[in-house]
Amino acid sequence: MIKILIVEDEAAISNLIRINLTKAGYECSCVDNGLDAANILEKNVFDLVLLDIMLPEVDGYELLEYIKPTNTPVIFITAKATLDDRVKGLTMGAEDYIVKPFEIVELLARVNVVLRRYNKTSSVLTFEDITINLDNKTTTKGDTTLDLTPKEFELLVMLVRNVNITLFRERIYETIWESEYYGDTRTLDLHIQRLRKKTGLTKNIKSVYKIGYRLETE
Amino acid sequence: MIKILIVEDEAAISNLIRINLTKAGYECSCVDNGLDAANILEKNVFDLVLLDIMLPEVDGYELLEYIKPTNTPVIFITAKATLDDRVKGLTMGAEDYIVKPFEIVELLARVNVVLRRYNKTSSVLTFEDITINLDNKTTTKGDTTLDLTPKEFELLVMLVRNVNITLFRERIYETIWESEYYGDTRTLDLHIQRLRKKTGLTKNIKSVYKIGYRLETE
DNA sequence: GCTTTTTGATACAATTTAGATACATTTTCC
DNA sequence: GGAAAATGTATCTAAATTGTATCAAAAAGC
Repeated sequence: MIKILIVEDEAAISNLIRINLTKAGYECSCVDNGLDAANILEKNVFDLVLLDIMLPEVDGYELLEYIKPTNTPVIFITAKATLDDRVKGLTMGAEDYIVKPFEIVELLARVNVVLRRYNKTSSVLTFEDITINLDNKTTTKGDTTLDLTPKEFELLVMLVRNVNITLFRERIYETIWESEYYGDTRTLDLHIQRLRKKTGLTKNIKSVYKIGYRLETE
Repeated sequence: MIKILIVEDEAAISNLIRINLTKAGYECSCVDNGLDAANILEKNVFDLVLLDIMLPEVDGYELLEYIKPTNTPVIFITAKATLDDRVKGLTMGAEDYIVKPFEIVELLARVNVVLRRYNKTSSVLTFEDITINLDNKTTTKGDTTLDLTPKEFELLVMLVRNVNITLFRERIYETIWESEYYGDTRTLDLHIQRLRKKTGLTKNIKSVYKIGYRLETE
């Protein structure tokens, strides 16, 4: 899981960010001052730091110098908006710069961009003309939205993540249903059937006799 | 209406931007070279210029010098991604910097941020025939005013701001009610119900089984 | 080709979740 | 303080999802 450290002394903003990033599937830690930030950075590795510049005692610029050697990308969050501040932040090595007040969608966009730049994430899976968005649990084929149920969605994600790999029935069952598999039920087959129908992947989702299923490229 | 000039020589990118900005309610003009840009800027006033740096003949940096005296904000769009380029652009006075390939949502977010910074935005959201005025908290459908309660208004704003994105029940609850969500209450459902009735968006506000709700276009 | 085993298809039952309704509680505004 | 509006709760109904039973079709082994 992707870990993000939020260094922000205003609890309201810190919470807003944390809640939204958590919803988006990131693991968040929050601190409200530079010293705590330095301490937690000593002991933990983060994929990204969101850093307020105006902090009591140790400010963001100092902290950035401390983070730099760890190669962790940093996005500045700040009320300061002058050109000098922005250039200073970028020159010092911040990956991006967000000015308060900001929209949550913008924050998420920038977080995603930076993480992608660092190859930390891809919240979108694709298979041929099918696109699966893991963040908001939507699936599209071409430009129509597929109406998948939660179980079907999970099943499709598992297949796409293991494209061209045969998945054992037991493994599928135990992953999606989180319970042991006793081979006397048609439940999995039925879900495969429904998924084939909805996605149109009748041919691509191959059944492997006695073993399980495999999603195949053509 | 807010006018945006797109200076970009790759037609595909230019069209992509134009289509999405138009959809977002902006008026767009496109040119594919620096000279045309200079000419159209002579005769018209724009609220924002999206400027590709790599242009034939007159490049983006030169053009930026030309635009600067008009005080029109500029967002650079470029394939160049080095720190120096970014700092150069910002030092020269660009408001922001987008590196290709970019996500359309990110572009929109940055456009909005820059416009807001320049107070160009009329804080109005629209969805189909519904117009939401954030300043005086009024909502109209066609030319009739909708009588929404505060909660309903916030809910609608959240849905419209996240159109075509599935919002998790928990996230909605935590955003609008600012408290944690315990899944044993029908409160959110009830507000959705009332909103559907008042706005007539019965079909557009889709419930996503076990997940949450999504406002859909079409 | 025939039998056995496994998967696919169909119908339908059980379960879970969302919608509808009525009404209680809280807040707002005179 | 009290009426009106807004919000929340309880409860029931409807709908969507998930699972089971059954049988037909397909695959594998002989």
